[in-house]
Amino acid sequence: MTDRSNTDPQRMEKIVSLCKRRGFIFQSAELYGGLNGCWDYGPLGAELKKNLKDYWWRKNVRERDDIEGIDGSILTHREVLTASGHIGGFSDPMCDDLLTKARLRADQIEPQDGVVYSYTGAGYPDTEWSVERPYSVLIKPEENQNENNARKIAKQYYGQFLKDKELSPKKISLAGESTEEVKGTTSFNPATGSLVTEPREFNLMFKTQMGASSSEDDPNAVAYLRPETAQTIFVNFKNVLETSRQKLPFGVAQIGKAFRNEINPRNFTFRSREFEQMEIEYFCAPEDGMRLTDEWLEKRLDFYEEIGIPREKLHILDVPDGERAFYSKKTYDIEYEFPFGIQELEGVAYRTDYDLGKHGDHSGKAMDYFDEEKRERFVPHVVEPSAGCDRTVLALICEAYDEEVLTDDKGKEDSRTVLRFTPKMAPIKAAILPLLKKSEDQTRIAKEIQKSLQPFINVFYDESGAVGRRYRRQDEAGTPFCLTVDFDTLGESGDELKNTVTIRHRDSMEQERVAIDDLLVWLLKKIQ
RNA sequence: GCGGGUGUAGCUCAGUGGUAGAGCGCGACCUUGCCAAGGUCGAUGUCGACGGUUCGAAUCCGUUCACCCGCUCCA
Repeated sequence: MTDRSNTDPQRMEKIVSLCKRRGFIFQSAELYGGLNGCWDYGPLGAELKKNLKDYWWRKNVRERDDIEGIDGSILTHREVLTASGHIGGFSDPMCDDLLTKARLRADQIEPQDGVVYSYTGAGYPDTEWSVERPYSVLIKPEENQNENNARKIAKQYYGQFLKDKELSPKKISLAGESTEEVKGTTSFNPATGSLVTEPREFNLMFKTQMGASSSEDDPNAVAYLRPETAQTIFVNFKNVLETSRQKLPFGVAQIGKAFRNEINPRNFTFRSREFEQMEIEYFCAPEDGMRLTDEWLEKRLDFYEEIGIPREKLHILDVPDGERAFYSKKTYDIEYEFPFGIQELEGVAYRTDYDLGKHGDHSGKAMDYFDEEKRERFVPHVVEPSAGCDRTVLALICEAYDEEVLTDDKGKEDSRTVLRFTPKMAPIKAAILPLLKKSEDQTRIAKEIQKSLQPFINVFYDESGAVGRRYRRQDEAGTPFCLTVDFDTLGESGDELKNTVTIRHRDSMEQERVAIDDLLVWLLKKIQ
């Protein structure tokens, strides 16, 4: 599936359904009809997400001497976002063509000259119907357009309001026609000549008021929910540098929530209004930026491989000139083949010294770094691997989802739904099952095993129904191992098998025997 | 934001103006010596929400919320 438009909505629907059925992901405030673009993680989803975050933190913070972690506040000072350019520069003015409803970037409409034909409303002969609503059309005489074009378009526009579909818009009578010559107008869609709506600002940041008694119109009380975790890192650059005694190159990592008022949340949790990021800002000397960007790309690809997302399902988009943010010299998007299309999981961007430079200028506090060896002073450059945590969780689920057709001894077909998580990501590492519930010895031993493993890994005890059914239930939860306490465990087949259990493997459904005393080490090895 | 579709049990869905349904799942008990669907019993729910029409609305109308698809957008 390398075609971007290749999608599988049915597969996605099954995944969404499984997520709810098994308690991975629920819609937020479902009880009250749902909250647009917000999702809640259930018991299994919370474990899965935590495993991902823990592993990311372990690989990028704990196991590296050159990266420090922080956990910044979500509420953000407005000056931080003024300096970063989020307030002011980045909200796009949008307007809609009143006739075709096409959405246009207001700042991208070329100024046009021509004659504006304006109307105050319209009516329909021999009926009660009429509408009073101003509307205009731009006519360009040099394109051989005339008043007939204007009237035709206006009739189509007013025709939208006709309730009776039998009536032809062509017979509409226009009211109050007037004309005016204009130069350099941007109020009309160049493609149709139709009037567009007034430009509206789409500011995608969540605004709030600081202080319990602050007045709603007090500009000094305005704060924002951060639209990205990155800015918290930039504004703490000096603090971390001084307290950690790091030297360039070094990075600051953070996992945390960010908020964007997405115009159109879509594709399950993929585009949410509240989401979690896993970001590193890796500070370096200017001459190392390009090389480190490539190195980080490789490291991040390795990471995805380790959590069970194969390299061949990932696509690297080398974002071309003109499509990158203006301050970025190089950006790679790491994309995954979701069932709804190829979509971005992570961006690895070389942001130059833009961010620290901006905060230096805006705050008036120097952000430069003195390299003692080279006796040089400069503003550090930064490489940013910025991963979407919820998107990666979704990718893990999509990648793990599998339906398998099994044929039993009698040739009867049967299908099995399995989430093939890699063991270190699996929400439940092992299920502990007494073969028979009515065997008191089996349930007692199984519960003892549960108690002994619980402090170290997430395990699940289940004694209900036939063991085969319990195995299948764990397959849908993605549990890689089932530990079954049986009659051999009790010593019925002799001392050799006494105090051992059956370990049933999720993917192959094969079994092996392991001594109870060895279980913890056996499992820890498998889940790293 | 526009256009199209959908919304009934945990899940998948039937029910088109007259007492709220099925399969699976779930819980209890029985059965079960290693791969789901054996037996008995049981709970499922403001039919997305609000308003209207009607003697009567899951069903018709309006509004709204949410999800899906296509545009659009995504610093």
